[in-house]
Amino acid sequence: MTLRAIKPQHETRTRILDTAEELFMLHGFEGTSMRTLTSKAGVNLAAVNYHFGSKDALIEAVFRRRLDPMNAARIADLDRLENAAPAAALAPETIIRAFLGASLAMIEDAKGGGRNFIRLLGRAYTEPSKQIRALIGTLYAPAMARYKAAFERALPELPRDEQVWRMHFMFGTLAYTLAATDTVQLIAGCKPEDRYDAALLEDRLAAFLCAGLLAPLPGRHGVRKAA
Amino acid sequence: MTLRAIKPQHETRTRILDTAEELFMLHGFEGTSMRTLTSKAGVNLAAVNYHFGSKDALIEAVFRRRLDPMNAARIADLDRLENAAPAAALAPETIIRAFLGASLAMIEDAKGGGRNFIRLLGRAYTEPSKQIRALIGTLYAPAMARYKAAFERALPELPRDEQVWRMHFMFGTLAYTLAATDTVQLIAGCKPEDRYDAALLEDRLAAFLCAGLLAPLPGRHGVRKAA
DNA sequence: TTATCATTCAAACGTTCGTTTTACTATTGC
DNA sequence: GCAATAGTAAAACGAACGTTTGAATGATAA
Repeated sequence: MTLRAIKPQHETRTRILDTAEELFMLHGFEGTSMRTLTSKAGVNLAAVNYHFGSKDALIEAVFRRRLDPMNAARIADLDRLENAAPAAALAPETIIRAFLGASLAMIEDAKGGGRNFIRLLGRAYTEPSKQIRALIGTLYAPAMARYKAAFERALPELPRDEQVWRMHFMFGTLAYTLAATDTVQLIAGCKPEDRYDAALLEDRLAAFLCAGLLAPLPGRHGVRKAA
Repeated sequence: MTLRAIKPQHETRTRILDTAEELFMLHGFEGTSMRTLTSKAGVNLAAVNYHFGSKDALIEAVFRRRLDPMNAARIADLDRLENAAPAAALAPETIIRAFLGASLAMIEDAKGGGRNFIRLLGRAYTEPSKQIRALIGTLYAPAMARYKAAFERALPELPRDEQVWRMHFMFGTLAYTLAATDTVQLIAGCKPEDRYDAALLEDRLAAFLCAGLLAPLPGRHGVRKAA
């Protein structure tokens, strides 16, 4: 039997990834030193470079570990929905909820680190580092193309450039909501217990985004009705 | 005549602030070293500590220089609009446009550095550093309270916690749009020449946000009509 | 002119950074 | 048992960091 390493297969790797996820969220990439990270993870300082090669490669690994399955799930969800009712276009709200679901499922996973990651991710979209933004863009590209096509089918009458902008807006709302929840408190007054209720947040986001996506076309200094 | 220093009053200070604005946007706060900053600004390495005290104090000065007048203008805009028609509540779209206007006016100021700043600002909301987030929160607080009150008057039937969430969403959309425009390109296809057209962007954002703010109240797994 | 003040300058301070090196340990395959 | 391999350990590497120092500079006011 070649069942190798029942216990500690890549245990050090995993511990580094988990700790990195948490510290990157708390202090940023440059604000997290390898010494802090490795000592908190309970591994040797050289372990990161041994297992990942460099700090940058570790950052990439942190994103890939979660993002690849997450976007694969997004595409699978869309496939499932479209196969359930071929020929007919999906309702915009259905598409939006499918997209939101993959992200929001994670914020309820506080123990497993999913919540940490999702906030880290929300911040990554506006990272100064070009490598990180490029990585995020690459990892999102396939799912993004699928959702863009789904929206095109659902909203054939919406001009393409307008659709692109509205997807941009929707993505921004989600990113900011994920990143800023319980960090920035520009608007006080929301009940803290509601913040991590994924289903409630999905309903709120879906209502807001759905209305925005379907808004009348903008006209200079006022809205003009869609055709 | 005590007209002191006609030419170079605080010229070094200004050059530092301008350069910091640009480099902080390009490489982040921790990614911008004092050596890079001062050499690009053409001032001595010690000048930052002499004029500002520390790097952190410089960061704060960068935000204060633009944010204080910007939010003062926001409040003045709201005052002007409300005084023009007392007793009657403002239309939601009017409030939204007043809020957007102050930010979007800056993205057309590419030469003066306003565009740089506005993107830097968009990223600051999700900064890891607590000091920076606290600073942003403090500088925004007065304007935020004013706009919250205006929305309460404009939408008396909207539940308070729902209003808070929707303001949160709206703020996120703006922040992300400002920060990510021409950086992250998750959705390709928008005409580059449209990106810095403030009036066009204001129309697009206003249409999207207005619809979102006025959306039917969310119900579990579907929208339920507002009362 | 001289004294005063704000500012600039080059150099150095001590610390921390990401990474590398070298030796050591334990497990696997034969 | 014995080589080979994968992983861990402590220590050091050079570079870059934010900040401080003390002298030089130049304008202003008496």
